[in-house]
Amino acid sequence: MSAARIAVQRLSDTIAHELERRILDGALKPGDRLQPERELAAELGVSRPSLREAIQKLVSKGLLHSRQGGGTYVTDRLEAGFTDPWGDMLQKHPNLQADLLEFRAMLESEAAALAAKRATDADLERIGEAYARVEALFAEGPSARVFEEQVKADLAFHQTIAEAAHNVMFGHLTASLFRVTHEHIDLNLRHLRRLEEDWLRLRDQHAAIWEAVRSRDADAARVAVRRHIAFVEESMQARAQHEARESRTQLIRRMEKAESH
Amino acid sequence: MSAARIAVQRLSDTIAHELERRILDGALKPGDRLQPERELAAELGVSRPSLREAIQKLVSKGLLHSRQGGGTYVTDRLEAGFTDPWGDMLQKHPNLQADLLEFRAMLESEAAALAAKRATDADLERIGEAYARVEALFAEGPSARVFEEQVKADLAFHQTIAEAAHNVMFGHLTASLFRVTHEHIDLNLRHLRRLEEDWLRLRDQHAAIWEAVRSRDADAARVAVRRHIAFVEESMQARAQHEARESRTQLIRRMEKAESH
DNA sequence: GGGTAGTATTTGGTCAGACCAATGAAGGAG
DNA sequence: CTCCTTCATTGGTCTGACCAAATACTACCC
Repeated sequence: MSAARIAVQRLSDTIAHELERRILDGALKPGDRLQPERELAAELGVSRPSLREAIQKLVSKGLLHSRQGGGTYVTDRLEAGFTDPWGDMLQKHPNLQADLLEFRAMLESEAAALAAKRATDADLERIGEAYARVEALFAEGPSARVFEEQVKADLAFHQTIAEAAHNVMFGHLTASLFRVTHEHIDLNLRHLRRLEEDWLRLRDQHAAIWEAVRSRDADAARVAVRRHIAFVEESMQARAQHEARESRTQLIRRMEKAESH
Repeated sequence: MSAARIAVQRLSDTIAHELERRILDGALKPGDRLQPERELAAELGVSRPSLREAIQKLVSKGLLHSRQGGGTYVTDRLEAGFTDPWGDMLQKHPNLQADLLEFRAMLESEAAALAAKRATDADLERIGEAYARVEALFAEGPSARVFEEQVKADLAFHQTIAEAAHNVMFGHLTASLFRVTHEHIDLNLRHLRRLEEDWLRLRDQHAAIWEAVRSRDADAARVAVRRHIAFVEESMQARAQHEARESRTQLIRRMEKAESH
């Protein structure tokens, strides 16, 4: 079935590999500008389309970026890490974000309910500590200085609750969803920074969740989390309206144009 | 300042975005074959090189793969990112099965509830067909002759409902869990084969689920699925008692055998 | 009639050359 | 000297062609 899978390699893959090698070897340093496409294609002995396919692969990986008329450059912050497929899919497809939030609403509310039932004293202590950290950081208000820490503390709080559900599925799924959603939550919290009122509501919601779990009230925990995520969803929709619509219009125009032929 | 940063979007990015959308929307399902490049390019009103750049981006992301002369296909392990880590752990640690069932109870009951609310007429038709297939096969009773088909039909029924929830998370997760659990469900159904009474109950449960979804009763659907899975869990525990000794015996034999070398 | 080898078609892979559009530096006007 | 125009540079896109692998089809042979 998958016997001859290794066989041929696409030329664009070979080129992309070669460019990656040059970057990793230091021949191309972050911030450096690549040779013009025509020139580089000639040097590698390949056609420009093939070279371009390779470049686009690396662009989508985040290793290169190019400006029309300007040139192609090696990304200057390589340490930013790889962008995983799900990650940027989330940024570009708003309906996926909605799906994910809906899923999280179910996952985390149920996890909180289970945690309320099953948490050991040690679990409650951990959750309490996580909550205290969140509360302490959020008490400083929308401050850019501690923003990154606020996000981390927020995630850690939810994660700790999920782990107290004592079901590995909940723990692992929550963790992997957080990994995917991280920068996304980041954006959202950043958006909330300026709105003092929303900020206070967030703190109330955290407090309600913690209180419900601590008093072992499963139903209250479920409701509190659902309310929290509903609020997040609401604020996200508000932000979405602000953001300009994707220029998918461009594609539509082309499709119409194609149809008119 | 940050206004002109976004500037224009590369055409290949727009195309890649459109293809991703089709995949997420379900217009292109995992395993599906894309139209030929020339044809697709014409439909989108773009040139083949531009389309190719987009395809190569998605290939490098692992969303597509293409074989020269064969065609371009949507990768069928979209959800691998979530499943991979604990995929084989589940097989090694059977005690995690309880966790998985608990998770499935939540996932599928919620999916059924959403499906009851959101299913289109086409969805209901698909679910109805899936149910009819299940019912027809189960009507033959515990017969080894059609056993494998019964398992498949059963899974397809649940999967169809999950997809009718119109949330990619539910669809993908359900599919990936089924893949992990397949041989497990297989074992369980096989165990139920002999017990005529249990077999009838299974049919009743399927009927209840289908009826709840068809009548768009979200709460009833949720309850029906939870009851179904609770029943499965119950029967699994019964089976576990039977097989625990047996497998332990086999393991001990192996250990003795190994020691004797 | 059925299976098989050989051919034809489909389809992704690659190439060449051209034109467009954004960029940015050189050169001219004030 | 500053600002604006101009134009070569360079990425972005298109057309059309040919190659190679996979597949579909046909005709031949048993």
